[in-house]
Order: sequence, then structure tokens, then C-alpha cells
Amino acid sequence: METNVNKPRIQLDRDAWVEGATEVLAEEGIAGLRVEVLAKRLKVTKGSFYWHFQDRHDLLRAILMKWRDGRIRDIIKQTRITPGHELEQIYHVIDVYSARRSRRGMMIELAVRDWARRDAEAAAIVAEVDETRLRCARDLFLACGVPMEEASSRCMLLYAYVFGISLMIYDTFDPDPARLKRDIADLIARSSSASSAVGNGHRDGREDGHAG
Amino acid sequence: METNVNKPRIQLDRDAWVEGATEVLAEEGIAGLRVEVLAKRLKVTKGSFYWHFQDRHDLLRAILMKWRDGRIRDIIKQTRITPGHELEQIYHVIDVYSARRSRRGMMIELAVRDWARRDAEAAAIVAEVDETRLRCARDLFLACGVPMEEASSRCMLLYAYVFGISLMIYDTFDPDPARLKRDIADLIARSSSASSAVGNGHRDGREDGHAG
DNA sequence: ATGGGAGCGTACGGTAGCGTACGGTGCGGT
DNA sequence: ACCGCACCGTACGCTACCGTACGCTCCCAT
Repeated sequence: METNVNKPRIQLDRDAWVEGATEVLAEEGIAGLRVEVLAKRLKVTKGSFYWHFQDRHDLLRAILMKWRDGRIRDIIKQTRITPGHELEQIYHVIDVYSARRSRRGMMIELAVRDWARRDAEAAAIVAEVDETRLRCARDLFLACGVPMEEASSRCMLLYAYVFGISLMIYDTFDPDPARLKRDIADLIARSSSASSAVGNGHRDGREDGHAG
Repeated sequence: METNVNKPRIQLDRDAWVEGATEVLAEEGIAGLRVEVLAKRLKVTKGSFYWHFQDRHDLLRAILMKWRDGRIRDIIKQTRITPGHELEQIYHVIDVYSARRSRRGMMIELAVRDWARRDAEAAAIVAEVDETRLRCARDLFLACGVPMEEASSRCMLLYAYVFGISLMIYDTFDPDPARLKRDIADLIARSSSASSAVGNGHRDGREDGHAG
């Protein structure tokens, strides 16, 4: 916030708390998100917390809403169709959710989804986000010429894959994880029904033909 | 509880505790698994608990080991190759992990994986289970005639999908979830490299050719 | 029948965390 | 100058939970 003040007097606002809380959520999960711990992390005491928030639940709601807004804004931005690059965009979406690409984002994602398994409010938010993401991704497949039902299946598979893969621990399974991920992306993105926009510069010479 | 004994005198053994603990784990997550809560659920006090277990951590280790053993035994059993039915078996594996088929099992699965994100011991167990499952599923693909690398990709996609899909909330996305799941299973299982064992009785007339 | 141990209950001390009450501090406005 | 408010610290009561100490009660073997 304060750019260069020497003696900061860093007044925390509500959003700073939400920001820090999201960080803790990513690291410790919803159960590890305690207000006293969070306060210590922000170098203040909970006296401050209860100035900005009515109670812990008030914070949790704020976290959820901010997360939802960010995710929805993000997916809309990244799936805004640029004609001629639809398939490329699909690969891009897969890559963006790759855990390594933004470990932090995925940790939050998983924490929120675990939270949603036992909390109706969180579940409602996740439902909103999923709905939006699925529709956006489906539109991308549709723009590739994939028929409606197949587009639905493939975008669902896409998201299930990106979340599921980051739940798995498979260090010793395959000697070439990069190849693995590329091939899986192909399985998800390359439709036999697509208007063969494959090879528009994105698939840098890997069309070695084992998939049709 | 007891079938016909009037005054039960139900002595709890270690395994009964582990069983109950796994139940709580599924419902509340690892953070919600408290020994006093568990004791209350089993209608005893924690005085009993500390007879059977050294401490809480002792219980957690027992849970992990039992889970691992069960999962490994299960996957080996379900992927024991019956010649001529390999592809069918792949579809079966996908179906078995379908959340509806065993909601309880998937809840435990997700709870353990969430646990593993912050605990090295749990992570090691999950790694073992994943390794075994992936190898078993890959062998199934190989038996279908799928080449090694593609078999690796597809079995990875298979597991990522089954876990990922149960993290999502998509009630209102597609009007026909059953079709969705069938089509996704096709995307995962049907390889263009497979020795076309498709249609051996499992795919009950759905070869309508959009993925030929 | 009885002594011992397996299994459990009771009681306790200690810590972490929630939420409240209230007092202190610095800064902007007048 | 000083007032008030936004922001924060301190102190407290309460509950949940961990782990320990110890006593009680069945059951079984001798």
C-alpha cells in the first residue's frame, strides 16, 4: 500500500486481512485459518481483526466472494475468443491450471474445494465458479467446431483433469512428465470432430500420428 | 448395535477405533478428527483411546496404513486381467471410482489427499497408492494393445478425472449427466491405438461414431 | 474364589482459539 | 491546540481439545 514511507504505520484495511487470510487458507486449509494466527502473521493482534470483521465467519464470507470474483474475471478474460486461435486457447487454459504454473492458485483452489465439501456457502461459490468456467471452456470448444455434447464432455474432462492431477503424487511413475502432460492435453483438446485447426503453430511439430 | 446380546459389553479393539476414525475422517476431514469427538461417537471416553493408542498421531498412522492396504488390495483385485475383457475392465475401473458408486470411499479418498498436502507421512502413503494404481491401470491399457506412452497418459488422465470430477459442483451445467459421464469415459478409454476390442458387449450400442 | 490384567471412566493440568470489553495511540479536520 | 475517529493492544472468560494419572469393573485362568 504505502509505497515508500519510512515509518510505515501500515494501517490494515479489510482487504489486506482477506488477502492474508487467503494466504493462510492456501497453506493451512480452512481449518487452520484461525484469527489469532492470522493476526500474528500480519503483525497485529486480534483486537484489530474484530474492528474490521464482525467475527470469523464474516472473514470467511469475504474470502469466498473475493475468490469467486477473481476466478470469474480470470476465466472470462482467458477465454475471450480470438478467432483462429481457439484450439490454441484451449491448450492455454490447460496450461494455466497446471499446478506448477501457479502453485499458489491451485493450493487456494483445492483448499476452497475441500472447504466446500462441508460448507454450503463455499459449495455455492464453487458451483458458481464451476458453472462459469465450464460454460466459457465449452464455448471455446464450440468455436473449434466441436458439437455441443462433445464440447460439454471435453470441457468437463478438462477441469476434472487439472484439479485431479494436482491431487495426485506420481513422481516415480513416468520418466518424462512433460511428455505425459502434453499427451494428456492432446487427449482432452484434440477432437476428431474439431474443424482441424490443429497445427496452427501451437503444436510445434508433435503431430507424430498416434492419435489419428 | 449388538445383534441379540442384551448387555453388550462391547469391547473396542484397535481396529474398531481405526474404523470409526476413518468414518470421522471422511465426514470432517483430518482437522476434524479429534480423539474426544471420536470417543463420544464410539460411546466411550478417551480413557479407552489412550489404552489402545499411544497418542493421536498413533491413530493417524494406523488409519493411513489400513487405507493403503485396502486400496492396494482393491486395485489389484479389480485390474486382474481377464483376457478378452480388458477394455471392459477399464470402463469398470472408471465406474468404480464414480463418486455415486461409493460416496463414502471417495470422501475418504479426498480427505486423505487433502491431508497429504500438508503431511509428509500421508503424502508418502498416497504416493504408494497412486503408483500402484497407475501401474495397474496402465497394464490394462497395455493389454488392450495401447502403446506404452499412450497407456501412461491415459491411465493418468483416468485417475485425475475420477478424483477431479468429485471436486466439482456442476448440477446445472448439462441436462444429461449420465451421457456426459459415458462420453468422458469414452474419451479416456477409447484409444485409436487400441486393438479395437470395442464392442465386446460392454458398449451396448453406443458406437455412433463421433469419435471414430 | 480370587488375583490380575484388559478395557474403560473420572478428574486434572495445560494450551489454543473465539469473542468481548475497554483502554491507548496517531492522524486529519477545525 | 485538541477532538474524535479509525485502528490497534491488553486482558479476560469461555470452550474444546490433548495427554496423564489413577481408580474401577468385568472376564478369565488358575
